[in-house]
Amino acid sequence: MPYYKRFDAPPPDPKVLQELTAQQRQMQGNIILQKPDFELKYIAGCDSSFIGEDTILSVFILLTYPRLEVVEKVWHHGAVDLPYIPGFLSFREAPNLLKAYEKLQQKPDLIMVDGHGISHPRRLGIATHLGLHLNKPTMGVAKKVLVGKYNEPAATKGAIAPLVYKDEVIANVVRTKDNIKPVFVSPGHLIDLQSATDIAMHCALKHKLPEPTRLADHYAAVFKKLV
DNA sequence: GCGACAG
DNA sequence: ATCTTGTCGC
Repeated sequence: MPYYKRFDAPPPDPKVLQELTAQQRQMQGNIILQKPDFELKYIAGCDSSFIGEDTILSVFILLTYPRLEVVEKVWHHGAVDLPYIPGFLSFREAPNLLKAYEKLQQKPDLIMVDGHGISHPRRLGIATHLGLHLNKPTMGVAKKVLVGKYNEPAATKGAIAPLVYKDEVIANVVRTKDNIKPVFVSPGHLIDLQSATDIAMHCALKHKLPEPTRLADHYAAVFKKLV
C-alpha cells in the first residue's frame, strides 16, 4: 500500500506533521538524480485546482516531445483530507493526482509537475514525491520559491540563476519569457537539474509556464466547469 | 523572538 | 489554491 494511504484523514496537528516529516526523511535515500536514461517521446503536465474547500480536481495532459502536440487529456476529482501546509503539499494533492494519472492510456516518459522537486526542506517536493511513487522521471516547475536564496536572473528569456539552499544548488531560477517573473525548475526523480532545465526551456513557447504545465493549468479550469 | 512559507 | 476591477502590453 502506498505509504501516504496510511494517513487517511490525519488531523493537521503537530504530531501528525512530525510523522509526515519522518516519512519524507525516510524516502530521501531513494531519490535518484542522474542524466536521463530514457527516450523522451511523451511528456505529461499535471495540475490541481479546488472546488470549494474539500474537493480537489487533478488534470494530466499528455504531449509528444519535442513537438509538443497534445494527445491526451484526463482528469479526476475527489475529497481532500489535509489542509494546505507548506512543505506537505504532496500529502494533500498526490493521492488525487495519482488517480488521474491512472486514466492515461499512454504513459509519459517524464512528468512535469506544478510545484517543486528537490527544492524542498527535505528534498521531497511534490514532483519528487510523485516520481518515487510511480518510479518515473519527474521534474518540478514552481511559480514561487519554497526554500533557498538566489540572485535575480537577467531579464531576457533563457537567463538562469542557481537557487541555493544549505550550500547546495537545488533548482534553477529560469526566465522563460522576457521581463516576466522567472519560474523555479528542479529535478524530481530520475533526472538531473541540467536536463530538467533544458526541457523546461524547450517547452517555454510564448508564455511564462512551460507548455505541459500551462495546458494542465488551463484545462483544470475548463474541466472544473464540467463538475 | 521575528519572518518565510510550493499549491 | 481562491477571492476579485481595472489596467498595461503584445
